[in-house]
Amino acid sequence: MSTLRSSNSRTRPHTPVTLAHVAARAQVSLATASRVLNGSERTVGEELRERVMSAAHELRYASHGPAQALARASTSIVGLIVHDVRDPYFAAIAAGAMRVAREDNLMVMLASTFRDPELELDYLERLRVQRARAALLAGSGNTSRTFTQRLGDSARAFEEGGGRIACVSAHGVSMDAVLLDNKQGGRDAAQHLLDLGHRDIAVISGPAQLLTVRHRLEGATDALADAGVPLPENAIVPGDFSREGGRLATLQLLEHAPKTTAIFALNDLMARGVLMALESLGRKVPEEISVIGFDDLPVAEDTSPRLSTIRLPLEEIGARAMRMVLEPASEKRRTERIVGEVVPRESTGPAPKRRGR
Amino acid sequence: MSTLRSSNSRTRPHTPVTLAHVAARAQVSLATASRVLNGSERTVGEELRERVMSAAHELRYASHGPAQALARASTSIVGLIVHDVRDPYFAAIAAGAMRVAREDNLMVMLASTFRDPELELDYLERLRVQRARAALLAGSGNTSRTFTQRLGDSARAFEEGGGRIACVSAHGVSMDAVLLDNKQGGRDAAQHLLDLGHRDIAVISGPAQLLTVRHRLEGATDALADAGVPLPENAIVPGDFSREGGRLATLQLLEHAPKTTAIFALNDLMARGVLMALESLGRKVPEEISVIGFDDLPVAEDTSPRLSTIRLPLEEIGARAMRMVLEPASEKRRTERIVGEVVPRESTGPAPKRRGR
DNA sequence: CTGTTAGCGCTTTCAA
DNA sequence: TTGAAAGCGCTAACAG
Repeated sequence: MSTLRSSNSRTRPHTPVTLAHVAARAQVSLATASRVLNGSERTVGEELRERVMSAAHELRYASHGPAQALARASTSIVGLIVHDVRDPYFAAIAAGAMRVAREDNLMVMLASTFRDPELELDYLERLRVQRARAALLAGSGNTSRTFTQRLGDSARAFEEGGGRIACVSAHGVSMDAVLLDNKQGGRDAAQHLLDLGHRDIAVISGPAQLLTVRHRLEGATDALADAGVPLPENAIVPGDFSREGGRLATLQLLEHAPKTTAIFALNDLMARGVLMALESLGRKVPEEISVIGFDDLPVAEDTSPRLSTIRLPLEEIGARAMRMVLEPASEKRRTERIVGEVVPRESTGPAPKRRGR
Repeated sequence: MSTLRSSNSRTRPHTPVTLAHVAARAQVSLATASRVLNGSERTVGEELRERVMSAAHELRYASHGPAQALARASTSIVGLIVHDVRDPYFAAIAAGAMRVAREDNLMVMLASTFRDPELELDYLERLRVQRARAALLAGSGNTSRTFTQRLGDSARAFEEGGGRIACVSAHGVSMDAVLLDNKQGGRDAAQHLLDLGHRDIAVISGPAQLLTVRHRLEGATDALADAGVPLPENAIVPGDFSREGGRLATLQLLEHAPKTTAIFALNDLMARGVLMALESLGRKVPEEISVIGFDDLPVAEDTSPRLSTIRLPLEEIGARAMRMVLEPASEKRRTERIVGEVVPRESTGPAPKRRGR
């Protein structure tokens, strides 16, 4: 019987209770009800206030967000656009951003682009439609001229609509940003290897159109150049920023450059793949080959040997970016710079003695 | 100069373009403009349609979501409540759910509860305020009587408001659900160990108030009982469902039950911790001790030896749940059951010979 | 302190 | 096919 009753309630037409209902039951005006339930100021008498409260409670009243948004010309929604929630890098950034949003009583709309620029544009447009207070872009890095142009237009439109916008890491578009010093990180990673005496260094790179990739690679190149250590072209092998990509790239690398004693993988996921490839080849890490990654994701502690890497405080980055985008707009673009730090673990060690030559 | 101009535009008061502007510029009525821009039916003449389209485009018009929601009495928002986005288990479920939402042109509001029941209730309430079309609960499992009572009330209220609601894995509340057969999974895990000849089996358990934990444990207990293999009380050590929890629990376990030859960790994160503890103790896996986890998260492939585990198709689960909750309500509660499957990898092997006795 | 009322931007009858 | 107008639920002057 009770099953039946509850079944019925699920398909029965809904008669949502509105503020008017509450006001009526409490015998007060709409305005008064509004003031006690959603108004910030406490300008309502004790008695009426009580009446409204209990009426609302008895009716299980919940305010109508969209109506409030319309009347107030502002929502309590913020948007967050990432590459992929499953990627721990973005999950960490999202977690930090969401924490701040929660502190500010904001709901967050999360979207994944899978690095599709069209999707990024589309989601930004949808956030504009939703009148999100702010949008945080964390998933792009596409550098095509026409794309950054369009992204810039969309960002402008979003701001014209009253929303604030910012990004994590460079998007090739002028807006508030939390910038990661990927170049310095790349430099530090290479230097770490250099300091250990390595001279036959290789890089497992990522998708060339990602700014992040370019910067990390540049940093490494610079450090090597400064040290007078060559980085032959075939010692830079691109992967696709995934474990499997790192594995494949390593196999290919060692065919062409078997003397390699150290590998810098441009992120931890790929570094994990490097380790897998090395294990399958029977090459000892770090005795024969050292490996360093980038990001310091949880996976860096899950491998054995554990990964040396460049740590980025990702949650903090997400939180800072959200905080920044929630502040009122200022005259000039704001920028925060985050520098990573080397975390030496067991996957890097002294270069083996060079055999002959 | 251009910098200056763009700076100004950021702080200047906004004059959002509305449908009325578009209508005026196209010299048509509000109704007509509405019909061509947001109406489903194509009941507008070719010429007017064109005029409206180009006016909208020139003005960079974007419809006002909240206003539409108010007029239509329905939004294009769905809510997703998980435990923690950083947890790959929930990230996978979220990814599946978000994929389906995208197919249906819905935006998703994501919230993390960190297993705080109050937060779960709070977010559900906020989704009600936002008039989300549907809410998917994936993060709970709290079993306290008063909590499920309250959750039930909230769910009811959400539905009364016209929204649909469902959950992933049992929440102790009557609603549509995608149920994971954790009991069968626990049974299968234990059986796998039994089949390998193990008789001194231990379980690294999780927070006792989680239904998931109880079911996995029950399954294992049953399988062992059926096989006539004892599971002494001190062979069940609770951890906190994290890597560190698994590590600590293992250290404790081996102090009290040093003869253990196989460990069933109730999820992969903890299994990872088990492996770490074993390595620090110098116990060979699987030669001396076998380890099996649960969930088949990416980490299961990152350890060495790689983790044997019970695979749950998490993305598919998220997708199914979202699909279910997006369908129109039916008379009776819907339920889908998902059974995991054993994935044997290198962390489990034959039981070592028993020394004496 | 409380109530009246005019919108907020859009959809949707209802007529023309 | 098109337009006029009445709301949707709520907020925020404004008046008392």
